[in-house]
Amino acid sequence: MPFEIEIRPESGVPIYLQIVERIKHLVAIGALRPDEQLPTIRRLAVELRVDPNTVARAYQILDREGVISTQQGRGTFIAHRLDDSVLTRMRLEKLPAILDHALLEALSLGYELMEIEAVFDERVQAWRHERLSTDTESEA
Amino acid sequence: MPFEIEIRPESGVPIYLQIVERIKHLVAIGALRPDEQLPTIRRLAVELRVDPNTVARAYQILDREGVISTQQGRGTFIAHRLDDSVLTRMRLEKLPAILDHALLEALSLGYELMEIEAVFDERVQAWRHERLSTDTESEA
Amino acid sequence: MPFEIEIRPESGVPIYLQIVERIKHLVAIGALRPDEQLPTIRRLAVELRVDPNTVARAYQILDREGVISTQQGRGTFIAHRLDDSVLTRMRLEKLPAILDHALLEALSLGYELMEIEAVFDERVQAWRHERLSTDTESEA
Amino acid sequence: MPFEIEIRPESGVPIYLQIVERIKHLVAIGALRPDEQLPTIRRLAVELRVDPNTVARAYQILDREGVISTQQGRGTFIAHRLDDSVLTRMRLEKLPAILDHALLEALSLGYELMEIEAVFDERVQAWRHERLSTDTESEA
DNA sequence: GTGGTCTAGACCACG
DNA sequence: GTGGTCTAGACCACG
Repeated sequence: MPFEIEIRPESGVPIYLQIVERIKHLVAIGALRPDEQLPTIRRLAVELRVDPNTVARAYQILDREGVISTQQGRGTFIAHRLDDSVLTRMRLEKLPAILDHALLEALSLGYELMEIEAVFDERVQAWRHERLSTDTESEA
Repeated sequence: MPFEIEIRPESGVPIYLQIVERIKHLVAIGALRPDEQLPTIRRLAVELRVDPNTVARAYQILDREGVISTQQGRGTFIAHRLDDSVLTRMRLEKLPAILDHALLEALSLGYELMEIEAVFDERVQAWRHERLSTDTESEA
Repeated sequence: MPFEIEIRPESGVPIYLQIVERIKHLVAIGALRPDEQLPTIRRLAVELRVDPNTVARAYQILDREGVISTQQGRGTFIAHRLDDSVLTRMRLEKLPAILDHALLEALSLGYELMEIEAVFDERVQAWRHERLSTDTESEA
Repeated sequence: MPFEIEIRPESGVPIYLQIVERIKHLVAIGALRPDEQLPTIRRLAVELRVDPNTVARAYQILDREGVISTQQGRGTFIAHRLDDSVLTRMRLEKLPAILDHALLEALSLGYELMEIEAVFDERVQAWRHERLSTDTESEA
C-alpha cells in the first residue's frame, strides 16, 4: 500500500511538521506498528513531491523523540518499544489546544459561552450528517 | 496598575503573536472590558522592552480581527459590541467559521466527533470558571 | 513578462495598500489564476523600487484575507478554491458579510435601497465585461 | 433642533472626514439650505465631543470646496449659490465606489458574479424587511 | 533562495 | 501626543 500521508502546502503549517504529526497519528491509531519499516527519505520525498531535506528533518525529529529509529545502512523503523502512553498523551494534549484556540478567538470577539456552545452543537450535527452521507457515498 | 503582559523571548513564538494572544486572553476572561483603553504603542514597547513596530504589528492584527479599535491620534481601545442588528448578524456569521475551522483541524488529525464533543465541554467548563472568578472580582 | 503593477507614490494611498488593491484587481478580472506564482517579495520590491518590507506587508494582508497563499521557503501563490464542502461553506459565510458591509455603508450615507440596487446592477455589468474580455484572451 | 451629526470614532474613518461627509449629505438631501447658519466650531466640538481643531479642519475643507462660506466675525453659512449638480455628482460618485469595493473583495476571493448577485438580492430583501419593521416600530 | 521577524529611526496624519 | 507608513538592514526558519 502507498504511504498514507497527505500534505497541505497551503495550510501554512511547515511541511516537515505536517509529516511529523501525520506519522505520529498513524502510529497512534495503529496503522504503523512497532518495527515496521518506513519509506526511505528519498522515496517519501518523491511521493510527496517535497525536498528530501524536508523529509529528513521530519525523520530526525521523530528519531529524537523516540518514535522511530534510524539504523544506518538498513533504513528507518518504527521504534519497537513504543511507550504507548506517550503517544496517547500527545494526541490528548493536542485536542484541547485546538478547542481552546477556537474558544479564545470567539470569546475575545465578545461571544458568550452559551452562544458558542449552541453554535458548536449545531456545527457538530452538520458534520455528523456530512460524514454519514459521505460514508454512504463511498460505500456505493 | 501595570499592564499584565509577559513576553518570553526565548519561547520561539514571535513576540508580536505573544502580545496578540495575551491581549485576546485578557479580553476573553473579561479582564479587559469593552471601551477600555490599551497602553499606547510606545508605552507598551518600553514596558516590554521591544521595538514599537513590534507592538504596532500586534495591535494592527487585533484591529483587523475586530478585537480592538484603533483611533488615529487618540489611542487604542477594546472594541465594544453594539447590539445593532447588523453587527449582531455579522458576528453570528463569524462564529460558525471559527468553530468549523477547529472541527476540521481536529477531524483531520483523526479525532472522533464524540471525543471532540467531550473535550469541548470540558474546556468550556474551564473557561467558565476563569470568567466567573473575574466577574466576581469586578462585582466586589 | 513584467508584473503589471504600477505604484503612484504621490497619490497619498499607502504603497502597501496600492499593491494589495492591484493584486486583488488582477485576481478579480482573472488575470491572475489560482495556483499561479507571484513574484518574490524581493523581486517585486526591486521592480517597484520600494522596500521589501513594504511588499511583504501587502502579501501578508492578502494571505490573511485568503487571496494568496504563502508557502515558507517556496514562494507565494494565488489561492486555489477547493470544491471541498467545508471550504465552500466557509466561503458562503463570508460573502453576505462583504455585501452587508457595503449596504450598511451606502445606507448610512443616505442612499435608498432602490438606488443601490440600480447602481449595483450597473457595476456588475461593468465587471462582467472586464472579465469576459480576459476570458476570451485566455481562450485564444 | 440639535445638529444631526453622528460620529463613529470606531469606524476608522478620520473624524474630520466624517463631519465633511455628513454635512455634504445634509446639504444634498436639503436638510441644510443655502445661507443657513452652521453651529460654531466650538459648539459643534462640544456637541460631538471632539477636539475643536478637528471641526475646524472639516469646516476648512468644506469652505475650500465651496459648500460652506466662513465669514469672519459673523459665523459659518451654507453657500448661497450652491451648484446643485456638484453635490448630486459627489453623491453619485460615492455609491459606485462602495459597491465596486465590495465586488472587488468578493471576486478576488473567487466568488462568481452570479453567486454575488444572488446573495446581494437576498441581503437587500433582508434589509428591506428590517427597515420596514423598524419604521413600523418608530411610528408607534 | 524563499518568506518571517525584529530593531532602529525617520517622517507624516490626526486630534 | 497618538497611531501609520516606510526604509534599511540584520538574522532566522524552511525547502
